[in-house]
Amino acid sequence: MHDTRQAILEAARDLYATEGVHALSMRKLADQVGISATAIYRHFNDKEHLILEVCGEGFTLFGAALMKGLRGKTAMERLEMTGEGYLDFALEHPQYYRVMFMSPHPDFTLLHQQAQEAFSPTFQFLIDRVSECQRARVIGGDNPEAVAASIWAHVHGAVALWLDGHMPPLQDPEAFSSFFLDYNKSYLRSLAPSDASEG
Amino acid sequence: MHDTRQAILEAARDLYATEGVHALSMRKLADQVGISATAIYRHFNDKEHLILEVCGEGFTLFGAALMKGLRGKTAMERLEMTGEGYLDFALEHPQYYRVMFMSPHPDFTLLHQQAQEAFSPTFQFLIDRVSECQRARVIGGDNPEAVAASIWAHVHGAVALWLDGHMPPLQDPEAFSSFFLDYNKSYLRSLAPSDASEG
DNA sequence: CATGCGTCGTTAACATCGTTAACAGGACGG
DNA sequence: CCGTCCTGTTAACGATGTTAACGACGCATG
Repeated sequence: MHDTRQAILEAARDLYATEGVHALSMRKLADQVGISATAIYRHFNDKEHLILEVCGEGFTLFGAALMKGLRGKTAMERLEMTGEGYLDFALEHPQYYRVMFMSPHPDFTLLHQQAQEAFSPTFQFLIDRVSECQRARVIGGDNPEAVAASIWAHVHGAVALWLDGHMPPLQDPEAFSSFFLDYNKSYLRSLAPSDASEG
Repeated sequence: MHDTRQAILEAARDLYATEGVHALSMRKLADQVGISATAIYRHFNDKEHLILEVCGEGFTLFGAALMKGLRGKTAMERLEMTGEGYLDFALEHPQYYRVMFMSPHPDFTLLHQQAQEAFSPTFQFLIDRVSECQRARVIGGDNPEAVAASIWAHVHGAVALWLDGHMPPLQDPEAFSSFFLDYNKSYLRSLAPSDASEG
């Protein structure tokens, strides 16, 4: 049924994942598919809607990557491994990461809006891992959402800076990877309950 | 001498600080100044070089904002207040913050490159604050640069997410501000030396 | 069978963008 | 006075996203 539509989506995904959003022009995309540029508008409202749909896959991948967290045995291990999944996704799909979480700004408001919605179940997953740790008394605080937000900000900062080349000493992915893992782990440890009220 | 050149720069700075980079088109800019679009090229090589020059001011402001850190009495206070200065800058000059640290990507490689250079003395300032704290034994580790990088990633993450509207519960600047201050402070505390070797 | 309609493609065209080329005036030094 | 630099102009190119107008095909209904 939607044969060319699928072709467009795949070509878009490829162009996009390899070159980035900036390289995704309607005309180039059309050339690659073998149709005229305006034909794309028979299948998608906008460039934005097209990207939106491509990003749907990105969010699926992202959610799946975070599910790595479920392989941990203790609550803390699961939280830590969720962070590792986050890193995996960022390293394997940097282009997706960019548009999903480093979107230029009020261009693509729709994308931005849907990014939040699409992200919300995944963020809920993080909240669950946090409250699980809180129940196990390995993480303090009583507001899992706020803690989750701070964890996200923490990991996002490192990834975003690195992807933009703002961390010169950590050039190759391996160097950054080992930095990140420690950076993540030690932050989670720092969130341990402060009061020694267990006596 | 360079009268119109200054006018262009000021108009660019205004357009830019209010609307963002995306709103800064050569033609709009020229209209605002009252000259033709191509006249700009008599004064600037490129759009990139123009933005570059505008950003110079951004980096000056940024450096100045971080100097707030010097008002602290203890080493730790100075480090904390450096973070507050960082927040101040991000809240007062979000557009500058965007191009300086959230630049889309390999468009504007020059800008990106100079961003790193322009940032390096400021980053050095952060390193100094960290090693100061390490000498005072309020922060652990022996590599101030790595610690500084992690602190930067930490604060940048929160700012970047908030500026992109990815922190829905923290809408107004005040809410984010109070979140950030605590977020910053508690992270710095978590960097305290781990060994309780003080007796 | 024919009529009509919705789907999918086409080409032309428009507005906007950054940028270059070719040209014009005015200041200024020889 | 002449040439040269500086600063501005208009025309134009190529690329962008997008719309309008048109044509072919399939397919159901009269």
